[in-house]
Amino acid sequence: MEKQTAEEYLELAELFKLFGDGTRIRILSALRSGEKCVCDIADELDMNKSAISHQLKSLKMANMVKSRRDGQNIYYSLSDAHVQSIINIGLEHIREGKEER
Amino acid sequence: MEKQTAEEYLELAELFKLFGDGTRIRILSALRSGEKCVCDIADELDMNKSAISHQLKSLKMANMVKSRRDGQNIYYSLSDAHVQSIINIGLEHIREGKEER
DNA sequence: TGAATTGTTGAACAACTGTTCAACTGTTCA
DNA sequence: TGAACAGTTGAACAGTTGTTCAACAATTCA
Repeated sequence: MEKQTAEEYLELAELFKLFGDGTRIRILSALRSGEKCVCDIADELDMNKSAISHQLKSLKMANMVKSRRDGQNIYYSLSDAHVQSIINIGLEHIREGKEER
Repeated sequence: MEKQTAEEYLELAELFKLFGDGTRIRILSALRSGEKCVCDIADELDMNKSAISHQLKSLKMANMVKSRRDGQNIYYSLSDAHVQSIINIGLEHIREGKEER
């Protein structure tokens, strides 16, 4: 385990902050089954496009999703496997927590 | 990959929210080298005991840390390996992001 | 006992954050 | 061209959150 700098801790917190919101984590989970346009995600989460777009912007700035335009639609997808890994371990933690009770 | 419920997403978000704060992630990182009392952590992070105690309470409620009293001191430690795993993968994500630039 | 130390608690304040709304850009197609 | 659709943006508002402060509880030890 390497030594972490104070700067790296702050970056870590910024990364996890993005996972720590119900809307954003549902967006990320929706994208686990493949790329989707803003419209699709908005329908799936029953929210307006503006709210989704704002959150996608945050996720994109953190390199958590990527996008490509195809005509009128802009398709978003997960940008790397770490996003899936973090979600999976989080789920493990929650499920083990329940077993212990 | 199992199907997740809406309830489980909210729990996930609550879990990650705790990682998404500079103070809390520094506390968790401080505990990676072994158990420490509130006083030690407060010194290490240069913050007062009250602020640390408030955050430790949140972390404990989420089963992320556990505690034991020894005389006047209450020693906190990480409660399971998932906490370490999540931090490690987060660091990987950040470091790979930098390589790509 | 009582002073000193460690830690917890709840209220209050300031700072931050997510959603909404309205206005806007970009693309398609008739 | 211009109407229709998809998406983005910035301002504003309400709700949430982290820290501080003062008061309190628990333990030790002289």
